[in-house]
Amino acid sequence: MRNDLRKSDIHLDGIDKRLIELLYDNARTPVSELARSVSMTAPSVNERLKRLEESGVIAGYRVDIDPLALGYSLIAIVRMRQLPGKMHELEAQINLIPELVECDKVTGDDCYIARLYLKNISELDPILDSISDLADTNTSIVKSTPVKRRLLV
Amino acid sequence: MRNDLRKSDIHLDGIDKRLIELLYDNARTPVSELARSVSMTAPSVNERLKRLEESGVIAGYRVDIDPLALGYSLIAIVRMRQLPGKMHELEAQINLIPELVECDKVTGDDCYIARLYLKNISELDPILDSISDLADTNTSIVKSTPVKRRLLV
DNA sequence: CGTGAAATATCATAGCA
DNA sequence: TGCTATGATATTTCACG
Repeated sequence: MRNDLRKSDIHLDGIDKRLIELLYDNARTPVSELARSVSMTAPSVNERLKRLEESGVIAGYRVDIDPLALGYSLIAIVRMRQLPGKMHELEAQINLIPELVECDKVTGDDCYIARLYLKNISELDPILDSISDLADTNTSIVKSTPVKRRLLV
Repeated sequence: MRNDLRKSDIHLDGIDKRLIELLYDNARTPVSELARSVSMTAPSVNERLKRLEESGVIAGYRVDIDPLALGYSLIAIVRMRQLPGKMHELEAQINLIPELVECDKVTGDDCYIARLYLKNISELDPILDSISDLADTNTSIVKSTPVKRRLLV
């Protein structure tokens, strides 16, 4: 990470953006193939990737697992509002729920918004019970996903 | 995708899980290195990956971009409830908002829950205005993320 | 499902523009 | 920042258990 620049100063040119798009489509694309796609040599593309990694723009490369293929056929979005004095306990507890894959703490009436993957609707109640002494909850079930997580570049 | 199995029938053994963990940490890890980590040969690891890809468990490999490094310093979660007869128009409109990187349609009072990345809070109002004829909205700003998107395996 | 071995392709580095 | 050249690694295929 370069500390001599504010993060927001980082500028991507067209080639950087194209490389990122290609790597968003398939992060295991060989550098040599990326190089062909942008009409550059492999070493130069390699250097660009290193710079993007060191500047923090590229935070990593991750395998994308399909929860449905593993039998997680339900997504629940749970909004939580911690009970008085229970904030730390709640944050500790939600970290112990493996089905809970993401949680944001937000402004407004709902204090936390979490995303859970479930194999069966019957798994929901025991999970909510495990935090019922720590927070009031409001659960929605995802019916469809009109916009799937997409690239911001 | 194998169509002779229900998706939920797919079973991962310990080696599959370890490979997925390694690829979640770094999806560009060479097969040969994965092979060393699980004490197998490269061709067998290659075959396992092919099977995981063909069965749909591995949906892909994606570069992970840090929005903050690009100057997107704010995350907003917008809950929307479409106005009567405006559902299709709303879904079309949200697809046109580049800052909106994800949207789920859910059961309950809120019909849609979307995630937006913003460089500046002043960008929020024009975006909300662009859908104000289509939906009532309720916006929360993310203060922190107690659970960052994590692997479900 | 797994392996070893060999052909092919890719990566990483150094030196130069 | 980028290129070429090169030695070290990695990938992929195949015959086989």
